[in-house]
Amino acid sequence: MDDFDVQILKQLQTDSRQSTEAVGSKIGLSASSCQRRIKKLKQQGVIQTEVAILDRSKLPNIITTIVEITLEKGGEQALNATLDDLNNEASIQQLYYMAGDIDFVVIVVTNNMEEFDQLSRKLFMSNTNIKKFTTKVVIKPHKTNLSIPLDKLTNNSH
Amino acid sequence: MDDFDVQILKQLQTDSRQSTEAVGSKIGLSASSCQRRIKKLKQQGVIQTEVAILDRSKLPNIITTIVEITLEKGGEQALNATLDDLNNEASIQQLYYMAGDIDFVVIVVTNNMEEFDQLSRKLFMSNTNIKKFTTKVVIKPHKTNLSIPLDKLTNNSH
DNA sequence: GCTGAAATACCGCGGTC
DNA sequence: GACCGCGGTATTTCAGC
Repeated sequence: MDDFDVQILKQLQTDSRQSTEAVGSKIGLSASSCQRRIKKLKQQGVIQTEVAILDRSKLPNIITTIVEITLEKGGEQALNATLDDLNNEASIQQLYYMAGDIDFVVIVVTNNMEEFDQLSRKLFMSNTNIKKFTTKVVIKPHKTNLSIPLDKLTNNSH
Repeated sequence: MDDFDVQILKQLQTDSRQSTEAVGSKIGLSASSCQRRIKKLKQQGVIQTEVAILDRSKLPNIITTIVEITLEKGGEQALNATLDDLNNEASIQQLYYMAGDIDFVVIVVTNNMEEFDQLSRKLFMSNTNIKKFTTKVVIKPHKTNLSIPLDKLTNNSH
């Protein structure tokens, strides 16, 4: 992983549909070598997938909530069971396992509050491993991407 | 937007690199009509972009923190200024404007704690509009996607 | 062995029925 | 919705360093 690879990743994190030639010319690399690097990055699994990003304002009835969850002192088994439950729910977009008194932060996307309520009852209230949870409602998601900043990474590798 | 469109979006949210023929055969549609629908969804802006998702475990030194920010009672101008600041920072991956006592929840990605500290000083401490902020450290991001659940949406449109 | 250019194959795209 | 033809892009192969 050299600077060129980092530059390629930065480009593809912004727009994965641009041609290898376009990426190459932006970073000063031929289309062929650029394509070879991309292929290698995919093989290595550094590039995991490519996905379409939807504009939620063009979709009806999308609400986002952020839920903070504190677990009972259960064992590792209880932890994993809860993780599985949350992982398998499509409405749970993101799930972070935290250090500190709060165990999970989850970002939930539903079509309305009633749907959130149903989900909350099913996933949070009825789970005996969950001691406490608090819900915050998002007014507007101003920025939502999964880009990993790679600028500093370049400097580190020198 | 009918069921077919919804199915297409679900597919492309998982893998945007599959061919129109592949998508079509999965949902029972010809490649041509599938392609026409995808084009329309892009024109309408429902499909905003396509991006590469990186595997952070294959990248060195990535830490994630979740910061909750409470603003001083400033006007709209102060709010917008702070929004701009946060929006323009590459290390801020996600920025949610919240209802309730906390004004923003932001997800920050940096290469190490020192880098976070520097960012935190620059963005949070030195911003006089920010009254208070609390930082939670992520141990492990178990699930991170931006997929919008579309199953229920199907039912709504009947 | 790695890089850049040509050849091939594939896919997206528009038009037409 | 299906068929066909064009253009662009990815992928393979080959020549040169």
